Amino acid sequence: MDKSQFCKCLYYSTNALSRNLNKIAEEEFSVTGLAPTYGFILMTVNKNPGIPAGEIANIMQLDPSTVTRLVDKLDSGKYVKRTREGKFVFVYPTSKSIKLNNKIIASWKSLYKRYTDLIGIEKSRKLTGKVYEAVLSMNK
Amino acid sequence: MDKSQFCKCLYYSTNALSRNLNKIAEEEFSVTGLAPTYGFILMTVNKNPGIPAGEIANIMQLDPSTVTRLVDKLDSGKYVKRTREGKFVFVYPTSKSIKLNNKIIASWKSLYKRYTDLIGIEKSRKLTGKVYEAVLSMNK
DNA sequence: TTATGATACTTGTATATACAAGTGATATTT
DNA sequence: AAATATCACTTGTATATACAAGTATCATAA
Repeated sequence: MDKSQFCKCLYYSTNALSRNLNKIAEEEFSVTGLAPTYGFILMTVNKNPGIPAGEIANIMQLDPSTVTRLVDKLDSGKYVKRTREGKFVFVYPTSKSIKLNNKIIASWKSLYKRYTDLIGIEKSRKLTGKVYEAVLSMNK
Repeated sequence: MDKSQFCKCLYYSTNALSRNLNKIAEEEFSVTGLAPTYGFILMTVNKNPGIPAGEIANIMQLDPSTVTRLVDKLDSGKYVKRTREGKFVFVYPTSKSIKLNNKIIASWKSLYKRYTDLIGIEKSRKLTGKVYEAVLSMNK
């Protein structure tokens, strides 16, 4: 059985890596009570209070409709506040999210430790650089 | 606005790459009438008639329950047949899937061309190797 | 040989995500 | 100034995917 007929396919390999990383990310973020993506959004909002929703979509490279959904949940959980001004929606942190920030960042660091322990610190660093470079070259 | 506070995070970057690749994969596979994952499964089944469902899960690195769902759909669309023998489920191609195989492989090649055009052929090759290496080191 | 445990799969359920189409606000053109 | 286009977001809908728990089969040990 040829287990690796797809190993030369970037799409296939990247998806597999993504699923593996997602699994450990969920584990590490579980102490925050949030899935990793929500943690990333909260970090972004905490760092940039009043950020427009569309900017979150840009940074996270998610569809605007997806961001609406995610921020909806954060809002209903009192993790953020929103104000609509004209066609823009600005997203603000709450005391809840500010209090949670350290825990989120700690989870993020644990995630980093988890995968660097598995992959190797130098390899991880290089790989991340190459992956991000690829992302940029696909966004033009 | 710091757009790249996450660019050093493998989880974040890999997810972004995965979404980008998924988008073009869906475009290229659209001529087959199937989403890319189904195409990959059909290629696997066409190459290994009678493959056990669990082996598909191994190769594709998907949860067995996910494979059940995907193969359910392929079965109801007459793309595969299944036989249960004891605790195993063996998956077989049909004439429909065999006829479709060339188209699937063509889509797969178009996908390859798409991302190598964007990322660069040599960079893609190296990146794929590193990504797959990372996958392996996370599966131990 | 029966009991226990492991294996292979399925089902129930939850969720992140995207796309298409909609709404309302702003900008641009005529 | 009115018409049109663009922008920012939301809503409706679909789907891939995972986890937990279930079922049935097989293997191992008592």
